[in-house]
Amino acid sequence: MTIKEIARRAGVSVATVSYVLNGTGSVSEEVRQHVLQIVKETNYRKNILASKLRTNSSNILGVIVEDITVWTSARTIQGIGDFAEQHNKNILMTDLALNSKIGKNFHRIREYRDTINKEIDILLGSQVEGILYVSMHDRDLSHILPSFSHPFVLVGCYAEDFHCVTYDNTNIAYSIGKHFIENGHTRFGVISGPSGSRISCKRLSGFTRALAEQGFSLPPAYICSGDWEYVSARQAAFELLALPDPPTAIFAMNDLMAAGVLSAAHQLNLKIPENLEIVGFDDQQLSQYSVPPLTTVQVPLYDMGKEAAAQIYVLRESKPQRQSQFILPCRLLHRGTTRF
Amino acid sequence: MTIKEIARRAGVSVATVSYVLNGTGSVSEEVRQHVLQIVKETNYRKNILASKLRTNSSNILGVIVEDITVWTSARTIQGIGDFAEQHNKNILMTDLALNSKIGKNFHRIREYRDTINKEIDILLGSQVEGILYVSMHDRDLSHILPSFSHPFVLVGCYAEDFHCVTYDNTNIAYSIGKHFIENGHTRFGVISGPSGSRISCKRLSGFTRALAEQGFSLPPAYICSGDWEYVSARQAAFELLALPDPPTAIFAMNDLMAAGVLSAAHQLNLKIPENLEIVGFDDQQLSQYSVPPLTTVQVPLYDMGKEAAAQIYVLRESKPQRQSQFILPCRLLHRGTTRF
DNA sequence: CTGAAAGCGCTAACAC
DNA sequence: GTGTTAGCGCTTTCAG
Repeated sequence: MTIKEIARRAGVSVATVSYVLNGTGSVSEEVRQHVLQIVKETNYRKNILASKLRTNSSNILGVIVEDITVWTSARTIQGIGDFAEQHNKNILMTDLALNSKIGKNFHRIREYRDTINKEIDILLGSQVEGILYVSMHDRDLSHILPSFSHPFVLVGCYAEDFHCVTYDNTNIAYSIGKHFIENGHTRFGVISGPSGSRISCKRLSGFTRALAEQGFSLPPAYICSGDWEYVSARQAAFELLALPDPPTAIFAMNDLMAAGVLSAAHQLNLKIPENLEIVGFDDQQLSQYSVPPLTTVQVPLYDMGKEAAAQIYVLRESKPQRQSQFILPCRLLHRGTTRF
Repeated sequence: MTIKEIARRAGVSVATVSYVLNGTGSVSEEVRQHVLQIVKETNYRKNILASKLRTNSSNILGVIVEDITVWTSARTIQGIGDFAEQHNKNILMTDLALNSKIGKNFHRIREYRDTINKEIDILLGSQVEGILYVSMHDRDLSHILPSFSHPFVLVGCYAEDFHCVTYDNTNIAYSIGKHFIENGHTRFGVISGPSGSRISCKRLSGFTRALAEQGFSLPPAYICSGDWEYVSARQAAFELLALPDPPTAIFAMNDLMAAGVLSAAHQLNLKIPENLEIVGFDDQQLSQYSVPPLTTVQVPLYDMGKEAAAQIYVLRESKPQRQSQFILPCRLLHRGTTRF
């Protein structure tokens, strides 16, 4: 069923049908109703492809997700989706499924440069109004991404000359340090991600700044690198707690590792939070169900998605010369592994 | 940059350019190279919209997700995505975000019937080749979905007259019952979802069938209904374990509830799995990190997504008169809360 | 092997 | 108010 056929049946021109369908032009109420009638009868649905081709406006937002099963992705996409719904955009999505391909070897993304380029080509060919790149891990993607002029925004990672929206690691880590100090601690432990990791550095710097401001230090022995997994942190916690002057407060840089610390503490018969305070990061599901529930950091994933989508359209309005970086604040969720 | 402009610059006709771009027709190698050269120079990218309009083949798969943040969605979508990648399809996705709107009041989907209809209209208008409906909970969606003739497949739920792919609740529950019996148990407990729940019924029937086959019964007192959440199951577990002849094996119908049982058991100083065996369902992240890790059921989400996408295209080939139901098998993951 | 031209379904001047 | 018509960018007969 096409507009032409509707026109024929209604005994009017295609223009008239188009007018009533889009509410443009002026059509007598009588004709309008008649056309609408036929449209309903025939169950006509306009071919959006044709319409888009003609008007040269796709209303499509392209989204490339590094891996949709990674815990950050879904909520971020929901933010993008809400923006889309509110602005009548559609989402053309493609999932690289990188997690199942390279796991935590984040640097191996290099091997997928061609794939990414191809996906971008397809999206651009589909006339998307911009592309959102939802990463699975905060890292520097310069030299991976092709340079091109269409609106493109990175979500949750960084690259030179690219616009991006991420969250504020440094300040929330600062808050955690400050919180520990307020709770009266003087010896602190940190279990970070792999030492090269971008977010580990940021979090470490914020945390140590808080300590330094109050005259505390964080000796190397009090900093362990985990691999973001439970087991590594459990091991690290045993080391930390075996120190001559063991820390009384540990910042584990994700919830899984915090759970590892919790497990070690239980085994050592430490009371949580009385003998040891623990703060995690991410607010993943397990943090609510650990015993006691983990004090942790909530990452503004939804807002990041929404903001990034919005950015696509400010980029379309006016192309800023410099790259913009939106860094959204996190929130510390006080639960059972800290006293206050 | 259009095909026309390329043709002009290359000094050939648009037809020729189209031929080389699509590998159709026959073009002399010389001309071919020349055109390719110009294409590369100008960074030309074909307008897929126009191409699709002309050929009347969109290669787009429409996906409606009830809520992308629900734990089943991401992996299911990844299955769909893999099918799409392998068959050169693109995914036009829309997230209803129902979980944030109606939570676990699954029946309230009625209020969103219009929304769903609208989304379907948009997808169909976008010339998708079929629509996948990824549900967040297995339930009967008859009377919610509009009837129409385009390929449409439900994933993870059911509706009269609709094609669907789900997973096999009954048989895996049967396996669980059988496993308990093999491990020597004679008194069994079940913590189900809300009593009206479709999956609860299926799982209960499979489980009791296994018991019945070996001459065991499941008295009403040994069946509690939870609300899929931790707290409810913890409470239920206390009741179950306070029975005069308490069960020595409990089947909790999701991991969160199994974790609740675990917590109750710990508090009662029961050794797991020696004094009590527990089986959960879902294989969610927390099931790996509970102490001990939960024996649970892995749901074939990825396969469901992939199969459903494939179904769309068999429906396009030949429209079967009857609705088809694909019921994929689950897998029991033996971990720490059962002995063998 | 190459090109002219029709037309996919729709929109939007422009004319009446 | 309504109709005619020229395309949007592409594919694909059909002629040569």
